Amino acid sequence: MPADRPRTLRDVAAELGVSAKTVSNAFSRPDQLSPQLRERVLDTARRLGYPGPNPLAAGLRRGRVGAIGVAYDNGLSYAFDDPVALALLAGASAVAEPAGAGLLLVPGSTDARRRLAAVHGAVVDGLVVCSLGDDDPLLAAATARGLPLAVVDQPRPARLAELGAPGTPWVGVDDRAAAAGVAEHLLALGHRRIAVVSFGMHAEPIERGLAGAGVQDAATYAVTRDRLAGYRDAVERAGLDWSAVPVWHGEDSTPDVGAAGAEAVLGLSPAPTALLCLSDRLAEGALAVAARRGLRVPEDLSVAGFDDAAPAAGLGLTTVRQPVREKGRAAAAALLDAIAGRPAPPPLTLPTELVVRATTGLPPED
Amino acid sequence: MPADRPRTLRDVAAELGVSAKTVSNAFSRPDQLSPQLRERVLDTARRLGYPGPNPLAAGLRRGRVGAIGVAYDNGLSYAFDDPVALALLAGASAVAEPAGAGLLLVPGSTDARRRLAAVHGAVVDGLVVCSLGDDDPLLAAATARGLPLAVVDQPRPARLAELGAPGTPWVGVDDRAAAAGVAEHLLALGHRRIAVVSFGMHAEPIERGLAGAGVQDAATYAVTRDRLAGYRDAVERAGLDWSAVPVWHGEDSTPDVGAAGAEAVLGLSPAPTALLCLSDRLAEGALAVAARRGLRVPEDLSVAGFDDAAPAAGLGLTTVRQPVREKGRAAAAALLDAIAGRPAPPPLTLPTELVVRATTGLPPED
DNA sequence: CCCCTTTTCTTCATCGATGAAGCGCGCAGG
DNA sequence: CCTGCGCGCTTCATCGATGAAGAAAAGGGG
Repeated sequence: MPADRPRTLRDVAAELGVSAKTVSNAFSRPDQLSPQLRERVLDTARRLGYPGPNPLAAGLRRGRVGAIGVAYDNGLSYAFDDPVALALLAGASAVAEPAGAGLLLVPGSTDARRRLAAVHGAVVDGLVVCSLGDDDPLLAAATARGLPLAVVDQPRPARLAELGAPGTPWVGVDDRAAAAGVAEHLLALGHRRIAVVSFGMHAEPIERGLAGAGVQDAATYAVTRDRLAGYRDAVERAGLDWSAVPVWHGEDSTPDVGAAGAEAVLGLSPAPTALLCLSDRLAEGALAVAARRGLRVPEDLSVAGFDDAAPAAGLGLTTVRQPVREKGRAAAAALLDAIAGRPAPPPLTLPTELVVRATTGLPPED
Repeated sequence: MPADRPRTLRDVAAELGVSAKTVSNAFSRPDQLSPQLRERVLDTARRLGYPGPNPLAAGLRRGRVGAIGVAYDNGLSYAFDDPVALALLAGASAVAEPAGAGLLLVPGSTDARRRLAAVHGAVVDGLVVCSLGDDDPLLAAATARGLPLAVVDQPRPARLAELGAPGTPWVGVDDRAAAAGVAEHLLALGHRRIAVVSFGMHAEPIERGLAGAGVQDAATYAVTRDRLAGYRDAVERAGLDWSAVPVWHGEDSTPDVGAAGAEAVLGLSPAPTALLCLSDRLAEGALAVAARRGLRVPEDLSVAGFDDAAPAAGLGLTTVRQPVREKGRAAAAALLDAIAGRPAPPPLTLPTELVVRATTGLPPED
């Protein structure tokens, strides 16, 4: 038994005495040769154990590999724990799959060099990038390769233009208006002592804690910045002083961070009667802290989230619904359009909706 | 402004008057040239906007692309709705990511030709294949390409050997013993009228309904076959007649199918006092039907699942815990080993555990 | 019967990089 | 002063396929 190396086009061609191009055509362009010869070619291929054209080589020549990538700000491991990230992936795959395109999850890393290397090395026809900070070099890495891109959430279109990628398809929501909506809901209920629990403001994590207005405005995560600005809009429209509102921020959007934030702001005096959390997962942690402290929700403490992702309904959480799955779908669709050379759609802002459930109510009287 | 085509190694080489290989080395093998020249090369590359070696071309030459694929029996869209499939992906990504490898989700399709084309065209160094039927041509397609493989759950190692892929890394659990365990639990509680709600037995879906022993044994999904066999083991050990146990089967592992199955078997007379569901998601549907029919669980009806996936704990479901995430991790790790030329580990059978919660209890007296 | 169009297959160059081997040069050792 | 070795860089072939263009055979119209 000869130690066969993998077969190539040429092996099949040689065996049959036809040209390599003909074998190629038999697989890729059936209209270019007679059905009989095609059958003979395919038979011979089967007999020799030739599995069809090597996708890598074909991809190199054609300039297409039939896959799109998804690069996420945080790593994959984090993404698989985050219902929002998963919904996004689900949406993207719902578009990619029927198009016959694979979905490559680009590995992340805390090491910036490795993150970039992963983007440089991703064998894809285009990239959906999600939730990058305004100055994330990952975007530059992707554009340098000349890869078609679609951006979800952030950077915002304006920032994309500054970065030299104007016209890049973008999908997101109006975070500022949506955030103002939840805040108004709490203010309308009568809450006057509100605190905010936020996830990260910068890709380079700065220490957890309270953030003043200057820090908030300088956040390189546009989503964070805008949601905070939305809260602020509502607070100031209610005639209150934003600088009196404690804004605590941690790193990621996880229950643990939310719990730490809730502990911190509930320890202030006077204690807040309502918590605005920048995500449902943060709110999840906040609710856990409330329970631990024996605070009844919403009688003693109101809690609101953002996203309306998986756990929100189960927790009865008041939150803002944003169509995350649809974001993934739209981004992937725009990317496939770009790859196919169809014109890029304009930035797409999807609607949000305030969902009032059981975790918000009147403030306690005292 | 010239309409630049993307830069290549040669452009940089020409600009600097060095050989292409030297530029290549500057990026890929820094030890092969002097630090000064390397700096000059990288500078020139930056200046010309050369983003580094094209991963496709490098991959072709090197025979590596730095990504592994995951091919799932059902499509991606389905996978993203299934907590079990997601846990598997999460496990795989937890291994791939630190190794710097991308994870390509291979698109599925109901059309067999397109499914195969996707496997033929996947630009990866190896493939994790999950839950394939014993005769799924996808496996042959993968082996024909000479791709390293790792198999999760099914086909079983014995079948892999028959298919000409002996020694392929395999990860799974002892479904038969685990299933026998849940069944014994119900029997020990005193249940004598048990019914089974199963997902598909064959990739080619055959009509929903009750399946006799012959059909059960002929199931091409080894997981289905073995779990049923496990139930049977327990039933017969209890001295009961397996042929008297109604076994209903639908297509997928979804709550809808579970609900349909529950409706069907609860409509039989005498009605069963306990339902053995082949997955938690089927059980989820069964519980919904019980609620709809006004049956108290577990007083009027006991329900058991399989997997201990996401919704199980929340539902208080009695089930079998299997370490799905760990399956994904182990499979990906074995695959990366194979790609790196390290010896393949032997088939790995992970432990399972019966988790008794609130949905199983004594049968009603009547 | 000739010319022109199709069909069918071939030739050639190329996609963008990297492994293997080679060559010149400076330096250490005898 | 010659040999030998390692460093630094180059040359050459190749990875496995496909686009563009061309040539031979087949069909069709006048």
